[in-house]
Amino acid sequence: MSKCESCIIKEFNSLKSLTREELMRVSACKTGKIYRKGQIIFEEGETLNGVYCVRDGVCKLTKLSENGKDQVVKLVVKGDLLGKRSLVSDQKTNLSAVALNDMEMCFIPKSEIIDDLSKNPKFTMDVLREMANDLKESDVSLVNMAQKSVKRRMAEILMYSHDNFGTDNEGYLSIVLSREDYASIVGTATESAIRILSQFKKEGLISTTGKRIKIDDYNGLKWIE
Amino acid sequence: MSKCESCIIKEFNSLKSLTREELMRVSACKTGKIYRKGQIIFEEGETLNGVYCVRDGVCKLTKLSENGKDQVVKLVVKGDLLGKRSLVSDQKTNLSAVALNDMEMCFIPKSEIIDDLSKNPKFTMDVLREMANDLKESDVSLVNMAQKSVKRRMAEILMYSHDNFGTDNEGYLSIVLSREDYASIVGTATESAIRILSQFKKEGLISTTGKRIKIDDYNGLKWIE
DNA sequence: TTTAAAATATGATATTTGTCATGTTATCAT
DNA sequence: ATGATAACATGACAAATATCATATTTTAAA
Repeated sequence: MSKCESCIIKEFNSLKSLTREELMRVSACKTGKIYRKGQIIFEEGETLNGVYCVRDGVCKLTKLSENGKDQVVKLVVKGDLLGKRSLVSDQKTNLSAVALNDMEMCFIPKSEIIDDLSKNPKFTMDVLREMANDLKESDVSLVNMAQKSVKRRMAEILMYSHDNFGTDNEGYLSIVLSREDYASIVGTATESAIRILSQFKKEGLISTTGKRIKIDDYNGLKWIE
Repeated sequence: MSKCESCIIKEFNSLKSLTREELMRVSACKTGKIYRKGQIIFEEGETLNGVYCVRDGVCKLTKLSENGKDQVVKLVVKGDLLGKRSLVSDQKTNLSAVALNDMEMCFIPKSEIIDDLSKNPKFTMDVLREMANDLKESDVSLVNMAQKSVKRRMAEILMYSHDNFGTDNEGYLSIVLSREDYASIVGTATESAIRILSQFKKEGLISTTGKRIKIDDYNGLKWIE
């Protein structure tokens, strides 16, 4: 397994602010973890005792609503640090994490990194900045959820997926989600999600093969409201 | 003006983790500010160069949606620290803050407190914890917005207002909001907010005098869905 | 106090979204 | 390859919410 000191992934998150010595110590105690598509990484109510550094793949963070439906709160991607909150609080996690495709992660025990948080100000500030940014993104999501139509939100997640995860060699979105996942991201009923995708298809905005989706008219999606 | 060292308000936020010396320095450079109901504290896009410690009153944090409507993202109350993100990043603020009633705040310049953030680990961890908590609350809001009905959200804000800000001597909610504010918190059209409040009135859940609202059947509100 | 403006209220109607039912297609383990 | 199962699709309808129009009431300025 690659060593943290020489790992490129850490450049995308706050681990980059650890010193070489700190990184070597972290490297010695980290464990590599593989999760298959659909596998549960952790569940709401569990106690996390460390953070995951995402080397590859994508997972969804969901929260169970009172009506029994899961709502996707955030997508966690390559380079992200998953479970930051466990470093700061001893509370149980309020979210579940499920792999959306095969994932490769490094798990760093809290005990090994918690001291760095209070002793390395550069690292702390970096974690703070990341959290501040999460908060900002969260504000945007809230406003989108409150003010935009389901159709608009669906168009946006398609474009988001295209922009952030790209397409395979046939032009289909690399991340393949079930209609139920789309519904749970957009915050609507599964049937509504299906209907909207069907409509997009009829309008020539997208085409599908099985559950794979190809964006045919990116610009058209931009104008959906 | 009261001194930070002996101010009780700071116990409710991370300023409590500053040392006595740090607090005395902060105290010396802070400025007291009064905002009247409706007054703008800062606007989306501005650069904040400090944090506000809320001594009294309530303000709304709003974000302008693409459709031109303001969405309330969070209510900031007595004891809260407003503008924490400005400490961490130099970016412009993504939210506007408007006083919902008369407010009394202390403004602490960023320059005076930024060093403490990297030198006093207890303080830093406390700020981190607060942000982690904000993030958690934000998740809850998102799920509520995505999965609950407008009526349910309205019932919840009424109960929230009752629980957190209490009532005047006649039993009316202390915080008096316009129907437009309610709409903007709940994420709906003003007419819809008005209609729902009218319906609550007909059902005997609340009664109103002008814009003042009294909760008559708190338990009934709990069961709204 | 009077009056104009703003906020609240409500009806009529359109649109969006959810729910239930049912059929079709894809997927996966045997 | 082939059933069983889950995912997808779509119709019919109901419910929730938005929009536009227009009163009515409240508020605040002159």
